Amino acid sequence: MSASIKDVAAAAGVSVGTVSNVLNRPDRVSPATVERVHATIDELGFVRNDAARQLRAGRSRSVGLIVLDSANPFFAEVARGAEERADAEGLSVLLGNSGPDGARENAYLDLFREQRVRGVLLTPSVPAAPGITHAGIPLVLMDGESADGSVPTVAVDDVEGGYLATRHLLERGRRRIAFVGGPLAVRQVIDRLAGARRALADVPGAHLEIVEKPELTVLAGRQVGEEFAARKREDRPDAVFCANDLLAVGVLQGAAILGSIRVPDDLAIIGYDDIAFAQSTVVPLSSVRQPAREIGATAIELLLESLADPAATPRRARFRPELVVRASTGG
Amino acid sequence: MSASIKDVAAAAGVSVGTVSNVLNRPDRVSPATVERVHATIDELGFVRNDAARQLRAGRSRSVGLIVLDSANPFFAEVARGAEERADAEGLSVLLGNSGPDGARENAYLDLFREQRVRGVLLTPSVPAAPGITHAGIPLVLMDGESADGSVPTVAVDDVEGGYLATRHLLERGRRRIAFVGGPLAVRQVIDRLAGARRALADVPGAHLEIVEKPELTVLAGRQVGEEFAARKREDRPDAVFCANDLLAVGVLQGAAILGSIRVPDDLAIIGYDDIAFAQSTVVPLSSVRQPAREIGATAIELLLESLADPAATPRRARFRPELVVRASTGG
DNA sequence: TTTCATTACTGAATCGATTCAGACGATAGT
DNA sequence: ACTATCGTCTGAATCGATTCAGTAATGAAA
Repeated sequence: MSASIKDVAAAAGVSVGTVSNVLNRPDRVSPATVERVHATIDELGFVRNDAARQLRAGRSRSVGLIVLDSANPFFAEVARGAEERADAEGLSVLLGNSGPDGARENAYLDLFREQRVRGVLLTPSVPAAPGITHAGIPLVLMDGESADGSVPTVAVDDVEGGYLATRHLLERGRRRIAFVGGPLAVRQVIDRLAGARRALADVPGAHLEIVEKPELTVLAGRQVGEEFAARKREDRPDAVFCANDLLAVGVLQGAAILGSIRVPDDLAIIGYDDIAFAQSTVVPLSSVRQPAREIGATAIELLLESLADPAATPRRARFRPELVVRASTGG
Repeated sequence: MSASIKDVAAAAGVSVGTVSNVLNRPDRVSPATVERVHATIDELGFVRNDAARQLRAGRSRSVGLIVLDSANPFFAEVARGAEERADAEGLSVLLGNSGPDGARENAYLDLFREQRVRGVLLTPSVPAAPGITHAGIPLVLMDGESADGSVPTVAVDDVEGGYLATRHLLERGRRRIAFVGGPLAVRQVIDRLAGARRALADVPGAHLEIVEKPELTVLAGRQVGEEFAARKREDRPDAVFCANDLLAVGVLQGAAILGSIRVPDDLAIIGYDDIAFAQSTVVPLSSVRQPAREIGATAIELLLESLADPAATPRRARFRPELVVRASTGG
């Protein structure tokens, strides 16, 4: 098929070793030879075979990144941050979606292992089993506070985020709170709900309704919003905390646009992640901000550190979620 | 490092060939041996080295996808569609961002060539030089109508899309139209602008202002919106056509939310792509819809066809852009 | 008993780039 | 004139999985 280094060597009248040196350590080759080899490379349209390099090198030049849903702008930002940082190191990032319930997480881990990636940045979908997580490949978790100390972790405390969001709703005088979230087996959802519960516990007379959806998407949110709108007024919650902004945008669509419920008057809505679109929704959306880009970049950073010194105690980088109040909660 | 097939063979007391057969054609191996080999595989934690497989096979099991910006939900959907279709074929998709001006397009093409991907799905950022596009790797373009017939193409006519959007604004009685777009060297932007110009040509007395921004992002749009708001009333356009929805969302933020210009009364806004968020913005956004998921899936389809029969005449799949009218243009 | 299939397995060649010990001249030093 | 040193280049070994020609053993057919 395409030309190999052997073809180049033959055509240029040198040995394969010399061609390789031209490619990798041109200083060890005379300028004349360098030029001649480069000329024949262009002529033959030779392109290095990465598989062969990698086989010889024993490792690849890439890292894996597994997120729940790359169509979520939050994770797109995380990926962006990781790519930029990795690119600076000459590494490329392979992206995988573990899916709404994390079903494909192991499939991607296997794939990445076969690719001999340097490491994997993982948004664990189910609470990580302590210790097992190593799984023969350097891992960095982008997790809540749940992980033990055996793995480098970029932690954003989802429990606190859930607490902040819900306390905010309660402070606004709301008492019939609904939590809308994806599969209740997903760690992020569990933690954010736990935070909500903690906030509720402080306020007597407050009530929490849990609406579980199989996916954290705009569409799923819209269904919830419409369902709220279809209820009798006295059966509706007066505030919704959504496990992410996609859901919140959907609830807004279903409740306010299609169902003509007044937001925030009759229904306050708060989301999570503070994606770029949150501030330009029908009613600008309150949310809980996480520094997406920085999370991605930091995860690469931790991976590099842990590769450089695998024996060192795994570092844990912490970011605090931050409440962003906008009109959807009466800000 | 990690166990190789040779280690497994030694530990299981068989030859490497047999281990390979257990992995790839278990029917040629006696059940007892299959079981024994699998046992030692588990025991040693053996994982196939993809680089070696690929070197031997001469090709990889992946395809490349180069888009302008994977943080744009439109391209995220395209990628999703491609992944789903590729996954069904046992292929994985490597994603690359060519960046706002397509600067990294060639870097990713080189990378993908080195990886020996089966082919590349490309959203060309600059008008494709006819013929040159093959570049030693099977390509599928996700392009406008510009490409010649030498390459399989998933075409959505951006000129028509631009025409539809602008004609709609004109039909609503607007005459001072602004076009907000990214680098004027990017094909999509060029075509959508060309469509706008064509619509303008039909209407005497209509005027077009071109606002060029270096990026098609929400932030860039917001700057434009604020700039409009800062102008004297009579210097403002009465309608904006944005080259994508991110820009439109930004203009909406800058003009309506921050600048308190009334939309659509004083300023009609229409975007492009019809991303999921378009219908839940402050003022629901008119847009031009493209079937993102289907575009991605079809691109994979065309690639598979062209790989199966490279000699066949390259197919061109066509999708028509579709006007979606919402409140931002007075729908 | 001999012959022919069939089944189960072996082991070497192969893919293409990298690396390293060593060959070969040419120049400098003594 | 002889040895050292340096710059330049060669060629074989290597990475790990796959594949294929071929061996060995077993049973069936003649």
